Amino acid sequence: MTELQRRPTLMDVAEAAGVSRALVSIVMRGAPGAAESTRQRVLEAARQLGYRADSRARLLRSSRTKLLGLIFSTSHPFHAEIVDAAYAEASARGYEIALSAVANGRPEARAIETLLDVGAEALIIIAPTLSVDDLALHARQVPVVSLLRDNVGDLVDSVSSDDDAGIAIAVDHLVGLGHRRIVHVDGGAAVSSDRRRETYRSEMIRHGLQAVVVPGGPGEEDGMGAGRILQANLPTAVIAFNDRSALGIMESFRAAGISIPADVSVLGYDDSHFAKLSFVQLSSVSQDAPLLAAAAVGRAVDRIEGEKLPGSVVRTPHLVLRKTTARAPAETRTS
Amino acid sequence: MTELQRRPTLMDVAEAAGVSRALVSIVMRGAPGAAESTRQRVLEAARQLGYRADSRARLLRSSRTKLLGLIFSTSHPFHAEIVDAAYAEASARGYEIALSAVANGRPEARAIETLLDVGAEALIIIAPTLSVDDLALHARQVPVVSLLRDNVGDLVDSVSSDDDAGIAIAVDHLVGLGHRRIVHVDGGAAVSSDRRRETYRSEMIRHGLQAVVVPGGPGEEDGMGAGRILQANLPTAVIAFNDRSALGIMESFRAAGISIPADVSVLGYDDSHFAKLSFVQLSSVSQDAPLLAAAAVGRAVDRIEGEKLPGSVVRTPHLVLRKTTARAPAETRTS
DNA sequence: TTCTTCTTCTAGATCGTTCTAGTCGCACTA
DNA sequence: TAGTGCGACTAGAACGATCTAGAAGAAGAA
Repeated sequence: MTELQRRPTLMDVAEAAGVSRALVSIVMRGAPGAAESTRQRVLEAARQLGYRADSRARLLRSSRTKLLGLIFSTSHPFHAEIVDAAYAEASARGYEIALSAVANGRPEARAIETLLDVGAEALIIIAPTLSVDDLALHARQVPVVSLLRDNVGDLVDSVSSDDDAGIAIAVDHLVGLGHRRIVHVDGGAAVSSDRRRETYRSEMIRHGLQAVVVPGGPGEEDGMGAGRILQANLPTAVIAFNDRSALGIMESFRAAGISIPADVSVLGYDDSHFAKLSFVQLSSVSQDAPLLAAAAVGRAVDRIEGEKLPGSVVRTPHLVLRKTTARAPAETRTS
Repeated sequence: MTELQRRPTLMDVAEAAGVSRALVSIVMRGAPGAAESTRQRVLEAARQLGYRADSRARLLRSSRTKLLGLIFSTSHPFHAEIVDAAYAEASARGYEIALSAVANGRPEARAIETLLDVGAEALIIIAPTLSVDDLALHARQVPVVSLLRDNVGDLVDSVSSDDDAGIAIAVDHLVGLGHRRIVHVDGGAAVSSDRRRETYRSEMIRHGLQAVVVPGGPGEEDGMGAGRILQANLPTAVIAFNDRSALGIMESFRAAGISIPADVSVLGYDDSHFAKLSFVQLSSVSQDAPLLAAAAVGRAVDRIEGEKLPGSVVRTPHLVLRKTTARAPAETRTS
């Protein structure tokens, strides 16, 4: 009763429908070369038996799995949004997605191996931390697309958000609101941290303002720490590395009785789920996860199907204004 | 230069070493039956050619994938912690994990299909929403383990946290602190919502107290809404369905100038990443994700390897006390 | 009628492994 | 001397799909 029955094979379906294995294969792949009536009969038989193609056997013979490998990190909520969107786009393009996570004690290299083992035809890695050489090594075997990091060598494609533009928009916005003392809390060792920090610096200089960078990190606690440092010499605006950091900064301000945005404006980055909450309403630079994910999936599929295109796609982020940014306080503006 | 060369096969190694394919296979698997001298020769040949076994072919033949399918939801941060822990345990047991997400527009059934396609030998589903019948359908093909839901029929195993105990601990703790007006903000349509609500009711009755349930949901906004309702008639303690809901409740209190825990104690559920943040310090019922994950993985592996065990494992959660619960305010205690 | 052409279908090889059932020496026993 | 056991090795059949080459039959053209 509870016995697990052997999973049905092409042969089983063929017998049930009274045709050859080859024909069943044709029908299952949706390939041309089967009469409509037989096609229906085969499909019906397959349905009845609960037939599912064995992807290993298929791959072994044809080297096609229609599987895209996607690597994300469990510790990064923003990645979940990308995963979500990637599924939708992959499905639209006729591909499935195989997921693999970078987790505690599970490095990127391991995640990649797993995906190759299940037969992924391309790899999409969100914010890869591997070296350019290591990435290139894998790129020699399958197409590799880097998402959210663009400095990845010639062999791998990249789909990223224009960090320069994002930071520029952020600085412009705050300057436009009359802010002059704008500091940046950076992302420490996080992937695009360096790039954003440097752009912030040059943008500030471009506006004739003094750049001040406070060390931070990608997490809430990092922001919290930076917030405490900031209080000693409060600026009128701060651009956080990401939303999580912004949250920590805001909490530290709240604890100190500093009001946002009356005393200080705070701008996040990512426009994450969290920024949208009614009691947070964080103004943030949106990288538009769905668009990025779609672009990455599209690029991976194009590569698999042999299109040769320029290696990198860059999308311009945009500002989502909510309640944490406002005009600079009067006294500072006049100073 | 960049040309992809065909990867070497067993046959290539066999020729290079002057032995049969079968012997190479024996050596590569580390199986007994090869003389030490030949073993070295084969190993050397394999190394020279850069041979790597093709896992697809290997698995096709041996019908073992050593792959555990794990289904989680992108919208549930708590699941990420489980994924993390599951990787560790699977790896310790000699298995790999294939992940599949339930996302926007991607139902559970679809996630299951993908995993079966890549050859998962068992399915672990976090908080499955499928009907008992649908679950049983799949359980007939591969072992299925339900994580965080225990009412799943005879055919599927379940590993869950004892919600009754969790709520009982929560109520006991608050009663012990002198609270009498303890309300529960429920989880709406979320998986264990009904169970927790009913246990809350009976526990309150057991303590001779009046049960009050305010409708909520699994998200921050749900908690926010419930918090506003609570303010009309403030209890001295509230037990939230989960940490996210607790956060919303706390925010609504904070906005109304109600102080925690001086005016009201708040208890969360899940002991998530968020509860641990220094500026949140939410007291919470911990289901101990790592332990649950390990138990689920262990059960799945046992099933695959043929052990026949009772179908369900229940773990008792425990309370993690932080800063959001305290003795009931004096005036209420005396009333 | 005979020759093409097209559609529909099938047999059998094939992908790179593992597994089964041997074979071949060689040493040991009775 | 034959039998028996054992270690080292191999041939060839799986596994479950796809692919190639070609057969069978019908339809159309000459």
